[in-house]
Amino acid sequence: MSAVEKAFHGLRHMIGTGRLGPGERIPPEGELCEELGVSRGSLREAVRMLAALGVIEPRHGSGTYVSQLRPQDVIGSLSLTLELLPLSGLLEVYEIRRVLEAHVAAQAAARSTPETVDTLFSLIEDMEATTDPAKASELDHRFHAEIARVGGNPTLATLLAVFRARSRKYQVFTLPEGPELRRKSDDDHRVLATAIADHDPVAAAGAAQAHVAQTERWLRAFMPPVEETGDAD
Amino acid sequence: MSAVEKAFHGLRHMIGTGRLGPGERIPPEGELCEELGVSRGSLREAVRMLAALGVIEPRHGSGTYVSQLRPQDVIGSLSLTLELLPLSGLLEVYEIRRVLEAHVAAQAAARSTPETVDTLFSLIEDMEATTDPAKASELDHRFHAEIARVGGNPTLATLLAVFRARSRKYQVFTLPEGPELRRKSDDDHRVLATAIADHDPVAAAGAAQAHVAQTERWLRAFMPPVEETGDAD
DNA sequence: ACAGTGAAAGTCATCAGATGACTTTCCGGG
DNA sequence: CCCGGAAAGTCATCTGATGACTTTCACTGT
Repeated sequence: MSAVEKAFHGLRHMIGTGRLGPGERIPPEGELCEELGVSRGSLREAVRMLAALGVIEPRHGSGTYVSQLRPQDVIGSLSLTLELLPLSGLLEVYEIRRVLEAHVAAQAAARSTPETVDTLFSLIEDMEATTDPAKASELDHRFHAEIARVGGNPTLATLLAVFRARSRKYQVFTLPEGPELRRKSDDDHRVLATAIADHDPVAAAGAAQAHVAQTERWLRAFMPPVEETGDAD
Repeated sequence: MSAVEKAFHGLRHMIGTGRLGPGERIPPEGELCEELGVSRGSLREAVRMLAALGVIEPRHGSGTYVSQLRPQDVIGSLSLTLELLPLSGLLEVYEIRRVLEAHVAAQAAARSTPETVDTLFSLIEDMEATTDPAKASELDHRFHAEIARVGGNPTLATLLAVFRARSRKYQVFTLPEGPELRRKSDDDHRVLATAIADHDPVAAAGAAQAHVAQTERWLRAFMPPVEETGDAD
């Protein structure tokens, strides 16, 4: 086993067996090097690997800390790489997203409160009022995120947020057909929000599924290149 | 921006913009250091991060290559970390798994062939015949993997395989209640396989969902500690 | 002409040492 | 009691050197 692997598995083992718990600070580099029998360089490479995977978090000058080890911590690491996938692979992701969006919509319909419904319709009105594609995309994200939040499963909400972030890179609303797509999307949102307000899980699931499927068809039809954005980072 | 971040984003950008395509070999460390303006150590840390995320693959003595960038390549990276999650977080993952297993079961029911059905029932018979918990767990995995394969979405199949691998660490079949659980599980499998053989997606989805929910209840009830296994690696 | 062999080049893997940057702690002065 | 600054602790980065592994290619013997 290589030195980096030795350090990687050693660290993972310490966390997996509970010797290092969530939020805890791990020993300084020097001690770990001695204990694991590798040089500082190799240890640091292993630390970076676990950091990329959302398991630990180095803080300059302070130390390196184990994350909270919630599912969303490790699932969030996918957002670093999902945007590298070619469109062909993305369509498989869409099938997953369609199923899960339908599920959270149904859950949200069963659990929604008047406050939730107000928030959703408020977001819809803002969405319909704006002409800026970037702002519309942002509001669209918040609309679906709110539904996922009400769905009650933070892990699932995070997973869907990662999927949506990848989709947004394609900026379908900036196409020539954008305004028409926007209008149809807004209609979908009203149907979905209404179903949630009515506590109708079946209707909500159907509306969510249809909405995602529609987006998927647009992507498949237009296949626009991914936009160069400087956001995040 | 730190040196490692600069190298990480630089490399990711090269891949994202297509300058480095799937399967291609990236320039040697020396060239990349000069181009990105960082030292070899920092570059290597960035390379390890992308490698942990399934985006690139260093080969000692040969070079570092971009992966195929299929969704399963990056989703597979979750298997390195999902087993670190505490049981509390795992239950949220189960809700996702339940929904997705139901979906692939329905898809499999719609698309199954006689060969598929033969394979499934053959696996069931092997499962019922063995008394070794480890082998039963292995066959259980292959049974569900076959259904996911027939479902037709490799990305989804990979995601479910990762979830299942995490669950298997708990080794519910080795509990005192193991034999009884095994029997119930076998019954579930027969119901599911029969629904798939009958091309009945609704029945298949229901059976899959019930099966996962059952497993979830067992875990919730017994909460056994995670087993120390030396497999993989 | 061909197959096998071995050297050489190319590349990643690892280690060691030194320096810088940042955070936290703690002590002394006001 | 508050506050400022020094000091210790820790991660971040660079440089240089050596080792290990793979690939390529020229050479040799048949």
